[in-house]
Amino acid sequence: MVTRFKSISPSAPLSDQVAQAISREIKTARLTPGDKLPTEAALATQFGVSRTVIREAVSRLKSLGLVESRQGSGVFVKPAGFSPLHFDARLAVSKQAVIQMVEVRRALEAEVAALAAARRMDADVKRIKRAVESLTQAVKAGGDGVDEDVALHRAIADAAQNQFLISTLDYLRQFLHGATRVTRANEARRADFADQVQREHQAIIEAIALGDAAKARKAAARHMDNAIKRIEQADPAFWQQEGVKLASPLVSKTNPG
Amino acid sequence: MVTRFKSISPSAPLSDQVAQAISREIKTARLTPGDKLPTEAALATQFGVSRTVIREAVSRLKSLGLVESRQGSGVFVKPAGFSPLHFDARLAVSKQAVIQMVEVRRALEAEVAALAAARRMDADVKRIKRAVESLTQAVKAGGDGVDEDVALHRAIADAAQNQFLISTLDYLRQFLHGATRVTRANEARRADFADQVQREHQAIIEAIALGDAAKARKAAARHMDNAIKRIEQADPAFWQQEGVKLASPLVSKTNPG
DNA sequence: GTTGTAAAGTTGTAGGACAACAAACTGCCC
DNA sequence: GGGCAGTTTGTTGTCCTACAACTTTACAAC
Repeated sequence: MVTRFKSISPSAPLSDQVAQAISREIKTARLTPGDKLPTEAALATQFGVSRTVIREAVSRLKSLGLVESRQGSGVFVKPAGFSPLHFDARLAVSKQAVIQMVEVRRALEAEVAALAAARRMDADVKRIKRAVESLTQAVKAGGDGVDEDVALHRAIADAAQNQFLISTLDYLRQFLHGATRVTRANEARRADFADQVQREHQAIIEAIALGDAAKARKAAARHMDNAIKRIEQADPAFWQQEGVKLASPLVSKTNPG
Repeated sequence: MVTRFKSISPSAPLSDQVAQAISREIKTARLTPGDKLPTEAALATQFGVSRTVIREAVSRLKSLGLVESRQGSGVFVKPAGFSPLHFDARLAVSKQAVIQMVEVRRALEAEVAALAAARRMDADVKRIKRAVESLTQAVKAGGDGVDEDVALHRAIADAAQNQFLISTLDYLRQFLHGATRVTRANEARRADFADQVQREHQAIIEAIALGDAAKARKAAARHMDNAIKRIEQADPAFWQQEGVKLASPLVSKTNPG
């Protein structure tokens, strides 16, 4: 089967345009797994560019896992593997988006705390308490304690013995890091905030140490609920205006409660 | 600064080797964001390959977002953006790993159900009930109902109005799809299983319709707990042996309870 | 029909040439 | 000395040709 490609648009690196054109053919299923792409020479003619450009474009598709080339044979479309999870990085400075991400984190942290309480070993409890210690120290020393806060939650996650929970939380943290810094800066100015955070942490690790999964789950969920409140009261200067970027259902529908 | 590269190993596409060598320099922080790579000519000399190979390698690094090239100036290392979340696809057929993923899903489905109960509109409830309807129909018609099951949970997620919860669950579903098919095949042979699943679904959507977040959360969590049990009783032929692939803490530590 | 060999086709690599663009350098003027 | 225009040099982008390495097809011999 001979595939016709849309002609490319002007003024941008040619290899980019070609790569995009071919990848469009694949994503729209006009080229399906197993299909053989036209030869490099044929593609060069169709697009009106040199073979060099075609080869660079194909090289990109290879690194994206879309195609596979076999010397002497041709370039073939690979079966689509699992696509990775990736949020738009710009949403990391959107208040609304960050709060939604914390909702995800609330779910995961609650689960993590419950599993940690059920599965923790003595060594885990020790590590967690050490993490609390260094967080306290860091705050006392005037630091923002962001890194120590991360380390604490990471220590709890480790005790839960679930690599997927750990890596999903790690992934979320990339986006929440900025917001965390802002909220902790707030806490530094508000002693009552700092105390509250410390009490929340304490409640979580006590429940874990006791092995009380239900209590740990609740304590972690409450910690995240309060995190949302603290984000809402954080420095407005941090947040970029957004709204446009979020999916329409978020703004077109209203909460019935 | 002139960077020295490790010499490449034999017998594999040269561009792959070069790309890997350079990417290693970046990942090990021997090349840091903002650094300029040696010129293509210099790289060609260092690696002992032609400029064509270098260009293809650089092209791949560009598509991976590791570097950026400016015509007339050079190729520069880009600041590392947020790295996407991606589980090893091979784990999708590891029983142990799948159960851990369902633990993640339990957390998210519970949150989704709770938020759906709190935020659902009439239209959402209508859509969810339609989804249940077609699931029932599909099962009655002798189908496995996998697609309809996915559609149902997706409809509930939509009502929760949180795009991140939705896409994270969608991501997990890629890995759980195989396991779901197997467990539903089981249910087809065991009428009591099928009834139980239906009752679980019913409990969730009733709570959502009532707007009872706590009850919805519990019902969804129970649904996932039972899903884990059903997976454990699923056809052993489906599962590949693994163990090696999982992170060591998972096997080196034992559950204290 | 099967097998071995040749031919044609395709990707991988090499190398050279020039265009497009960016940065550095030079010489001039003030 | 300090800016400024023009020039030169350096670098990536694209094109071209040629050949090596490999695969598939075609075909002849048996």
